[in-house]
Amino acid sequence: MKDEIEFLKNVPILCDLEPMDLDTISKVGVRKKYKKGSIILLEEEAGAALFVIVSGKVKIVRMDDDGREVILSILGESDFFGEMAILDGLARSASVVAITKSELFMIHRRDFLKLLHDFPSVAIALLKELTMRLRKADAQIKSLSLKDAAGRVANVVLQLADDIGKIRKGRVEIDELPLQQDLANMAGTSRETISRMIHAFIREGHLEIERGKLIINDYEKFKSRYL
Amino acid sequence: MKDEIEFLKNVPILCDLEPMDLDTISKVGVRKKYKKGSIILLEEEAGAALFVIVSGKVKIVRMDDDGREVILSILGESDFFGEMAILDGLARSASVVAITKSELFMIHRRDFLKLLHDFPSVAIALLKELTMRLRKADAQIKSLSLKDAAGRVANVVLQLADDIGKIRKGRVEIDELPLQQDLANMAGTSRETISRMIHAFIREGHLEIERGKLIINDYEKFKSRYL
DNA sequence: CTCGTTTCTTGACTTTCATCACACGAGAAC
DNA sequence: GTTCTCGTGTGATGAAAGTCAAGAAACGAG
Repeated sequence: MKDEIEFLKNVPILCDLEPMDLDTISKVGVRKKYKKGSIILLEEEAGAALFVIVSGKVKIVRMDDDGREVILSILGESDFFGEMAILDGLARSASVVAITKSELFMIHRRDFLKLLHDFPSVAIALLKELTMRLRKADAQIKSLSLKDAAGRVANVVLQLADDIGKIRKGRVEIDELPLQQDLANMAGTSRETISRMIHAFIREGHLEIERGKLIINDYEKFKSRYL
Repeated sequence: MKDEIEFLKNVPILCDLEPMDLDTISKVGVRKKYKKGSIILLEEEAGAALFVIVSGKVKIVRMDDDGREVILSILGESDFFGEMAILDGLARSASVVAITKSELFMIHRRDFLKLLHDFPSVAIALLKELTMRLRKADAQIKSLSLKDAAGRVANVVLQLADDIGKIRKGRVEIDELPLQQDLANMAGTSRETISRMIHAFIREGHLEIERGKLIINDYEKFKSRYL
């Protein structure tokens, strides 16, 4: 399929490959569909494969014994996950849940490892990606350790702005804002605190809400105030 | 130097290389010594090199504007750091400080990248290492988000046990316990809380202190109680 | 449109823990 | 030895934020 190859070309770790190789990959992979809310992978599961998101959004979560969850990240189109279990062979350390209906492209462990071996550029691209994720994780640890609730919420908003924000009239708009409960699970705080903080930011003039979209009036100012 | 090669052979990401290649590396690298407390790398600095710890201990820290710090990890002999700035070329996101007098082996960016290119096994070993670090970071994020102070402190103690604990008479001993302030910076809590929690754990019979060593009486029990 | 569910807002109350304060002990410096 | 410094132990206090509760708003299904 032409489409498939076009799509794979946009995946950060595969983009250096030749069309011919992408064609091979498109043949060994499988497409899978998931409804909103369905569990794609469960923590503690064995079995390993790489998943690339064709469409939709998923959250990577870790769960508490009493059902509370932390969202480690939210991934969207052409992001991938599942590489950790492949690389070190250990059980998955997190679950993956579809937050919208999603279509995924799955590559089996063996095929992916072959890819890594045959194409050093893929390995290096993957190293870069993992490095980026590590940087994000470190930033998150810093935020959770040092900042108060307001700072952590601001952080999550800014993170969203970077990931899915669109610039319009000099302001950053975030549509498809996650549920407050999910924001809370990203910020390490309670749902109520998310509500209160966002309204505090609105009162201070940093944010606005228009037709479900969250708008950051002055990205830089907001950032420097709370970062 | 024979020693040097012996030493490099113990570094996780280099252990698959031939003695001859290790010899080459030992020639392009430089040894450096640092006193206790000295700053090895500073956040925001450019310049990139890989550092392998020959002896001593260092902490990887991120700092607040007002001087508070988070310890992202503590590294010891044959651990390495500095790979992130090499891989993605961005400025360092954390500082590195010697917590004991330390000797490091430094490999320049160019030499390290060549290594990655020439030896796929090094790239794959590095992928595994980064994966492990990501797992640790994720666990830390979970702990910081979901657990109360007691849980986070227990977590740090268990982490130390895994990293530097020795098993003796069925108990886990941690000598060279970091300062309480450093434990606090790992657990995202205050120095006083560390003191209080450790004594609470001692009162509950989980821990003991003998001649400066911290002892976990029943590792599994302690873990299941607080994890 | 209407009803029912889900999500959000806001107030009141409670808990946790950071902070301040100070005392104590061990080890280094002299 | 004495004095100083650094790390630790512990109580008192207050601020921050979690929890509980109840109503409002938004959204979807029929």
